[in-house]
Amino acid sequence: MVVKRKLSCGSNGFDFPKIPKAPRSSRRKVSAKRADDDSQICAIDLLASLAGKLLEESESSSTSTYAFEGDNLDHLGGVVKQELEDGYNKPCKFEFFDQGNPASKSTSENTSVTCLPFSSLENDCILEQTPVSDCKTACGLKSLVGEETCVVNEDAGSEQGKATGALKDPSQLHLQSPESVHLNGDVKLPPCTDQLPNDSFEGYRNHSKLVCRDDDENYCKYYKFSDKCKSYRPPFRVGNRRIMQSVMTKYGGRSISKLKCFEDTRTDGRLKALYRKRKLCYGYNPWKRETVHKKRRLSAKGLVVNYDGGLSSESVSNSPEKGESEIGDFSAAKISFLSKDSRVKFSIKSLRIPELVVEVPETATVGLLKRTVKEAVTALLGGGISIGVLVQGKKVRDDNNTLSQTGLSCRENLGNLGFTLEPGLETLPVPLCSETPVVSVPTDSTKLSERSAASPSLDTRIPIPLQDKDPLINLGNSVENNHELVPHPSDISAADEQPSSDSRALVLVSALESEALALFPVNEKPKRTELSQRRTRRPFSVTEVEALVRAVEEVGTGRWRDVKLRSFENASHRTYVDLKDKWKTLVHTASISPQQRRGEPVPQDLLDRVLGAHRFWSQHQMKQNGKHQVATSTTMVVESGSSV
DNA sequence: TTTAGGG
DNA sequence: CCCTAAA
Repeated sequence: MVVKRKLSCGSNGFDFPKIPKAPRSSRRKVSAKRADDDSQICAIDLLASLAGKLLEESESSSTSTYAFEGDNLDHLGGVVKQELEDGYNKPCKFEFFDQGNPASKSTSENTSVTCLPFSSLENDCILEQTPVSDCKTACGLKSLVGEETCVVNEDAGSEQGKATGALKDPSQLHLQSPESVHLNGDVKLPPCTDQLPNDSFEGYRNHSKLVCRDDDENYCKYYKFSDKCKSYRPPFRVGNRRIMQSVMTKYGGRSISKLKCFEDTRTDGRLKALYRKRKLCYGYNPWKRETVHKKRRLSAKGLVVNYDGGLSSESVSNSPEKGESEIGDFSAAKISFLSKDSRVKFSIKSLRIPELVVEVPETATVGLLKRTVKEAVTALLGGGISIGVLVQGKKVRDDNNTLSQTGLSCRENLGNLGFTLEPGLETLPVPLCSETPVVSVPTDSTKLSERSAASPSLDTRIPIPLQDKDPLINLGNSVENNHELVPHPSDISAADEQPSSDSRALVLVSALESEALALFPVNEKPKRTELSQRRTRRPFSVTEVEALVRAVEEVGTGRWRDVKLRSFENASHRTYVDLKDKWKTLVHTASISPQQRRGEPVPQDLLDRVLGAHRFWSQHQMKQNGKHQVATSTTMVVESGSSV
């Protein structure tokens, strides 16, 4: 006789298991990788090898000074000088200095790239501090100003070790901009759309994605170029603090689960797929904060380019912890402020730009990889970056004030000056750096699913006028509310007959379509960037606990779907996983001393019931397991007996 | 999808 | 609260 567990099946329900599942511990967790993981790994390997080839190439090339290895970045530095003479439409002078890493195989060549300034911006210099493997990469700036604007002069004449000024290593990459080169300085930056040469995407259209990642490894900023992709938006986000990084380094420390974000699953169920990506990519767990930070530190290694040679005796480091996070940590790393006469000379060191991750098909050539990287850089920089100015940690909004009015006329303000890189206004109509919360964002969590991948930047375009009905929601918490955009499943089901709900969904989808088909402007809100990736924390109320306890008493542990349906069917924000988790914590809470408990106190009688139910159902489960064991062994005996 | 369990 | 293996 074989006692079999009755399978729960059927499309419209399930049968309560007569015998509970085996304990979790007996469910062996298999470490075997799945097929897609393998393929991801293959892709990684391929990319790594590609990058490796690039590295070799760059190292052996006479025009190469920089390696892609992150560890080699530390010695790289860059200085942007800008003379603020007439201010506007002045060419920016970009100077890249290799700081002379002793380990560097620098060949001491000079490379000059000339570019025109970001004429549409005021006092703006953007330094691309990409570790360039060759001059072509550096010319990612090229597309910013037009095809012919970028003049590359390479002369590899200098000798290694020869000092140039304060520099130990003469290897330099100069970017100057003689106006004679092109269009005498009133060249506008290309708008964020359509500024890229279309043919530059040829060859990897339809199977190439750009991924913009920030410090929290939020990979969800994935973009696919497809034929439908008419408007190409830069993968830009305020919160990025990284500089450009090589593909190889990028993939190096990436976990598989994160890499899954590269999957393009948007072919169907757009919202769901996006949410999937959110789940995969946006995880931020305060309980894992330490881990996350460790990871961040690790991955940040070699990414931050510091320049500590001194053209200026005064430099200031704006750490993101000091007020920049409000605007986005996408900021100038070091700024020097030199005062000379009535003029002000800024020496901006190491403006950081967001890190980009590029993905190319396995069949990609090295050249394609290079091009892809270049396009990523171009897209980023060409996407309407604007500059914010911080004085004493506060953003200066009035562009019409003079520097001295702003308080920048004296050297003593040096330490209070900062710059930030921000998306251009044409990209993000709603100011990202608003100090006041955006109130147009719906906060009604009871009507909207939290499992939305809607990005805040999307929110800025889709103000959904819903009322906040949930007192638990913090009005000021605009970021977290951004995840509340998708109608709750129950609403969706009801939406079949309800045009209003329907249209609401349509708005979201169409917006997602227009946005996500091209580059999804990466979500960014100035505040609480990290926490925003999680669902809103909603502590269980005593009432909820009571309902949970009652439900568990009735149906037992291990049937959380039943518990959900029984007592939390209308609580859309409580999933059965939530209930299970809450029960777990309740059991724990009940078994510790009251002094160790935190949060809203749960009445002791409830906790007693928790323990009681827990004990009861545990025994119940053990009994069932026991029966199961007996049955199994009996079966085996019978079988073995019969087989003899 | 649901459950179980680890983080 | 998140993630994910396993069922």
